[in-house]
Amino acid sequence: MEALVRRLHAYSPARAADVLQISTANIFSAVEYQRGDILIETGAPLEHVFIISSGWAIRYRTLSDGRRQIVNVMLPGDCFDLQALAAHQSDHSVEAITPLRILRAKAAAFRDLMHQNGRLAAAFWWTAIQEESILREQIVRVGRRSGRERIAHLLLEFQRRLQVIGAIKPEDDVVPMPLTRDMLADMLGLSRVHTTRSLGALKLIGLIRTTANGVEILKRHKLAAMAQFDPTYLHLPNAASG
Amino acid sequence: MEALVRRLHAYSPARAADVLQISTANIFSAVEYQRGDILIETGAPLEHVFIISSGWAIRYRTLSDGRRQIVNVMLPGDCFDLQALAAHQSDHSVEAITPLRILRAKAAAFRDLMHQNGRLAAAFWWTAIQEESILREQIVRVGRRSGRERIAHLLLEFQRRLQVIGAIKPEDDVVPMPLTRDMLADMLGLSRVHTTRSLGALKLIGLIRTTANGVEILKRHKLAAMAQFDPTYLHLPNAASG
DNA sequence: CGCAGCCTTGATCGTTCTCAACTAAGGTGG
DNA sequence: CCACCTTAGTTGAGAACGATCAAGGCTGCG
Repeated sequence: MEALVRRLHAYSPARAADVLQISTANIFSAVEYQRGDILIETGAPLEHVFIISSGWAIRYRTLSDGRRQIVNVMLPGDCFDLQALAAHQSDHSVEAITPLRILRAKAAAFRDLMHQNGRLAAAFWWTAIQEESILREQIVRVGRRSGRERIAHLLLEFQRRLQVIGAIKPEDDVVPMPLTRDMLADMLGLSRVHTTRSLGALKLIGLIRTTANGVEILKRHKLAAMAQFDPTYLHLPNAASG
Repeated sequence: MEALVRRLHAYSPARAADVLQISTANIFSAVEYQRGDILIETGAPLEHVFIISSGWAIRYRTLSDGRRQIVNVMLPGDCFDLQALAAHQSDHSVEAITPLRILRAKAAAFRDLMHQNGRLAAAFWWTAIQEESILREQIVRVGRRSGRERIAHLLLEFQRRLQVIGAIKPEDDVVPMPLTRDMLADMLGLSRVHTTRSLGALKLIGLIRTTANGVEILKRHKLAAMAQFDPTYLHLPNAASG
């Protein structure tokens, strides 16, 4: 909840205040998952709406021959599946990739709450808009960028999103990276081998450095330039730009 | 409007009925565009919400070195940019690729209408959900499918979406194709040359045939099998399956 | 007739994939 | 404490897919 409030605060302090009312609504219950747990299975009925309190999760789709595409990565403060309000069946799976703490509400109860409180609905509408915008940028990333550009671009996105929720400091250039090479590859539409090599290439030209459980961005501006990273799509305040 | 009503009717007759009330709300005005007209420019303020009456449009993002990625194709009955309700600046462009007739409303007026009518809001919420689902499938298509699979998959998506709005009959296997090879390439994350060749390969194995202004699907089931086309993501009634 | 826009084809180049072997780290049981 | 196993990451070599460059064809239109 704290992460979501920070996210909304960056966008609009008024909306952050509204969303705090959720705490008193009593429709959310806390649930915990371990790394590797499946929260939602493809084809399963959609019954709940989730807010991530802490930890990372991935949303992905698997083809019948084993190919997998991770559609997006969900960080603390992210909400899903607001689709449960309209769709009845999940068309993808969600998996915890770190220990995960979430808040969960029945879709019907959440829908009622939105109906009662227009300002709250607007706040969640904004989160859906931002998520969709991130999805669009993922399409551009996978469709029109090279392997190295994809990695650089994704790293910079993670950095911004983590900054906004206060998970890392604005001047901190170390981005936590709980995704394995396989996950990173499935996120970026590459093979594991090529992902390793593209990462290696970025290291070789001195733009990044990998640490035990993260990636350090050494030359933020050069990295942003080579990846043509334009953070407009995140719809964050300009303060976080540059 | 008729196309949108048909779309909603396929999903939920009740919602289709609700959306008809928009006609009486007097907040929409009709606007026409020619092929090539830009409806929304990247970076421009978002002031309107649109519903396509007839014609096709594309939403795309251009990188500074000229690479372009079409994020999605919008058909009659599709709504955009509902983001205008929350975001203030467009992060992509929208262009008419055929003569286009649309209904346009000021974002503020549309927002008021949604507040007044919860059932109407639910109907548009569903359209946003479906659009997001199509975006996710586009990520899978571009990230994890081969050139031929991408074309086959996109064709089958178009066919379904056009069937739902009554633009083509359920048993009709000729899909109109106003996208040029360049547009198709930018949609699928391929080069124009490779798009031509992948199309040629599908023709060669007898799965499709190109006509003057469309593509005829000759073996729907084989095409669906090779592209692993699973229409669940379109959230349409099962009647349209198979 | 000549131009413009779109499509196609050929040839070559390069990025990315696949297959395969090997290394490193962590966990477990004897 | 060590042998063994599993999981994740790396590296090499060769093949395949798709990009790029370049030329030519088709069609509609002024």
